Amino acid sequence: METLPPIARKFILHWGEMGVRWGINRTMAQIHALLFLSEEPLNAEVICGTLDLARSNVSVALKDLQGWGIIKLVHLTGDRRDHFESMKDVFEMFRAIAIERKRREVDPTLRLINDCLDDSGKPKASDAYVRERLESMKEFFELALNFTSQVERMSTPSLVRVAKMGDKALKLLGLMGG
Amino acid sequence: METLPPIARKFILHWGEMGVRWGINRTMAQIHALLFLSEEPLNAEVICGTLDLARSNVSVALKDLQGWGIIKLVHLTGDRRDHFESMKDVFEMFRAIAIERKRREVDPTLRLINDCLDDSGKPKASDAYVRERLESMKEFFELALNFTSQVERMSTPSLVRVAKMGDKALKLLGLMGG
DNA sequence: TTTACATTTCGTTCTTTTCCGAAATTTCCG
DNA sequence: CGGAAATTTCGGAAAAGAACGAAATGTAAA
Repeated sequence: METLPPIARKFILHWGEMGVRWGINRTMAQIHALLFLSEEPLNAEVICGTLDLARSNVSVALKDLQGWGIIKLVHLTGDRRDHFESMKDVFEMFRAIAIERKRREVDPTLRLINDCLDDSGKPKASDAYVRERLESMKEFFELALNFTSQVERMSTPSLVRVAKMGDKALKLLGLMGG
Repeated sequence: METLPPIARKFILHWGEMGVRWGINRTMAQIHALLFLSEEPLNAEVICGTLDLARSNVSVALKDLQGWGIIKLVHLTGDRRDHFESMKDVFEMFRAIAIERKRREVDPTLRLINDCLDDSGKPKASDAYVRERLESMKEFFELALNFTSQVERMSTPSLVRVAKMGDKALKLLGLMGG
């Protein structure tokens, strides 16, 4: 950590805290930040050394980060050790995270809501309100899901273009959607 | 908990787990789910009883949920105790959460990135790549921030309309944005 | 103002999660 | 194959976070 430029150190620490707030652990987020800021792929040894973590811990975190699809394993010629590099396009990176969170959390939630709604085979009167709330949540998730699946299909440059249009885009759609 | 319809119990439990995954604690998320599914506002006492939690714990969670702007305190005539009800419009609810997360996490991150970029007063050669990465992240966050601030200004019904257009909306914009 | 009820604060305990390090396994070069 | 290097697994220690409950504070009706 002391070997890093202060500017990098500061960011890595902050990124770690953000990780915690989003249900990712500190270590994983820090490793990700380190790789993101690193020009060359790093091996596990270097990561332990820099961030002062146990080797095993780093190993697990790297696996996990690969599962999120935001870092990938690369082999450097003449070096037996695995090296890792982060996605560098920030836009792509957040898109990958979003897709993965959808898969891990939104999809199961929608399934559960459907289960709840099916399950109550004999619709008791007391359930009426609960069912109504769940229906409305289901509707929301389905809409969101449908929308994001469209977004996934778009290329990053198109999305950036839309985002840059900002209010112009939304106004346009707001008017035409009527 | 045993007093609840099974359908509600199931959802509350799941919502609690989702909370954990998103950096919200289980208790808070469960209380939120309970209020969301409840037709009438509930008081703290009832919440403890139903979810089997300590009174103090519930008190803190309720404060916290109010801070997120997704539940609010209401007074029932003839009852001295505070009662709480959840926002019921799911769309509005997630919008409130998004706005709050932006305020708590995205804004500070952007500030930190700016700090990093300013701080390194004497731009050392070794910082060059790090600065470049931070710049690109800054660009992304600014774009996202700008976009969401536009979204915040839109009415919920307009947003729903846009979302329902799905790919049609995006295609339209994708074509026009060129 | 008193008093009874309601809420919050705060230090402690308990649970969960993270992290470590030794041992086992895998990989791949000779 | 044999063996050195690298990685992963796994049980337990350490740290962090959540939840408790007693005491303090606040509140509003009498």
